[in-house]
Amino acid sequence: MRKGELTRERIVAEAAPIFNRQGFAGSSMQDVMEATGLEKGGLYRHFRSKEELAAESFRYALAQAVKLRTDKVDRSHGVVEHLQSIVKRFVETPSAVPGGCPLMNTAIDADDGNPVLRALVKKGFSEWRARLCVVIEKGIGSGEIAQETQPRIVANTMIATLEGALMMSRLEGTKTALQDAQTTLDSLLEGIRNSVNKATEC
Amino acid sequence: MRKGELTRERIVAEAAPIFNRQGFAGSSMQDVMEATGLEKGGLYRHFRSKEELAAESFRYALAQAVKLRTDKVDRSHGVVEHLQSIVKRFVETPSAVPGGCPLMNTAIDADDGNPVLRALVKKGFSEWRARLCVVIEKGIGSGEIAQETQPRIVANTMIATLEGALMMSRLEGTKTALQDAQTTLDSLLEGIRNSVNKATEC
DNA sequence: GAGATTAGAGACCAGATGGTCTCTTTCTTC
DNA sequence: GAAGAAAGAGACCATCTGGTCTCTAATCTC
Repeated sequence: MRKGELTRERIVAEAAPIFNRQGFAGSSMQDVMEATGLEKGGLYRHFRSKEELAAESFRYALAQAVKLRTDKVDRSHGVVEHLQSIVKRFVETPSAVPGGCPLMNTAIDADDGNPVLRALVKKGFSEWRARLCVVIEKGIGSGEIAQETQPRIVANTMIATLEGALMMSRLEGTKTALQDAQTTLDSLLEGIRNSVNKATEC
Repeated sequence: MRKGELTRERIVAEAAPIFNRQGFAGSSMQDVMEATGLEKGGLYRHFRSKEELAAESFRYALAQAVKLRTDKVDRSHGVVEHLQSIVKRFVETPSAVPGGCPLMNTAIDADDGNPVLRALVKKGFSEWRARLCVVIEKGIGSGEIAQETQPRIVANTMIATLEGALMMSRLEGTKTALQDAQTTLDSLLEGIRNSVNKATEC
């Protein structure tokens, strides 16, 4: 690997927390220069514009976050437990790149303009939802999850609740909101379990 | 009322959507000048700094949002129905000030710096949660809601889910996420109802 | 190790930024 | 309608913005 490629990766890794914390407009190339120790010429050799650097930084931050949230999640028990593990992981693991969830940050940051970032975020959410839907559908197929369950509704609720709670937790400096979300989601997931008892007990 | 006060209010009302859409760093005094038709001197006569104007704009946007979400919400039936009406209102009513929920926008925008805005947002969420808790506690008191219900958990979940879903809906340009959140929250609220049937049927 | 290629430094640029200050115009009050 | 007060215009300022360009230094290839 050439030296330039290495530097490029280093810039992205060091710019990611800046953009994630301060947003696109709130971050300047000067900030990136200070973080990387490079001069302007050094940065613009690797990126055509601030926007390109921000997009790369977002891609990096998102990849890190996805990795951290999906790596070695416990799949050894049932599908419901698997989903609960996903929730647990989100609640307990601090974000890979400082500044909170890059998806939410960038969604809010780019929802008025910046079509490039916007498209990337949209894709990020779609993939997340799709990943969850696959798990839920697997559960329906195997009979572990009630047949009438609508995967998209469950997936959207999980994502919305976790993201909203993370925002509140970060703002308030407490884990309370995240833990409350976990409590609710855990029992919601318990509720879609296709228990034979449940079906016959009344 | 003197002319100056009127102008000040007009500036705030016209600056609010700018800050709400573009964030603090992403909005410039030039933007506000263009929106209001005033020159720089006209603006700075009423506000000591951009930060002061942003804070006032946030206060205004939040007040509008709260008003829109609490005004004439249906209280004529039970407490559970009242909570469901609150959810319904949030899902169906577009934000008073263009650009989405000022609480979430500003929470994300100001979570790294800007202590003034941060404090205002924190207060906004606390008050929202408190308002919901009052309703839930009333339901527990009247026997409409199960005694073991923890008001804070329910309130935090409602807020987190609605805010998260709004963010996704705005990003995707569809109401789906919001409607999915409503479906889930409605049955969650149904689930905390202290039904006599439910308590004895099994 | 020579020659070619790549990486980076940093001066430079035009335009935008938040903010100030003075002067004129418009209100308000009597 | 005159005098005093309030409101607004707009020139001005230092600083910062993203971005370019040239020149030197380091690295890669043979």
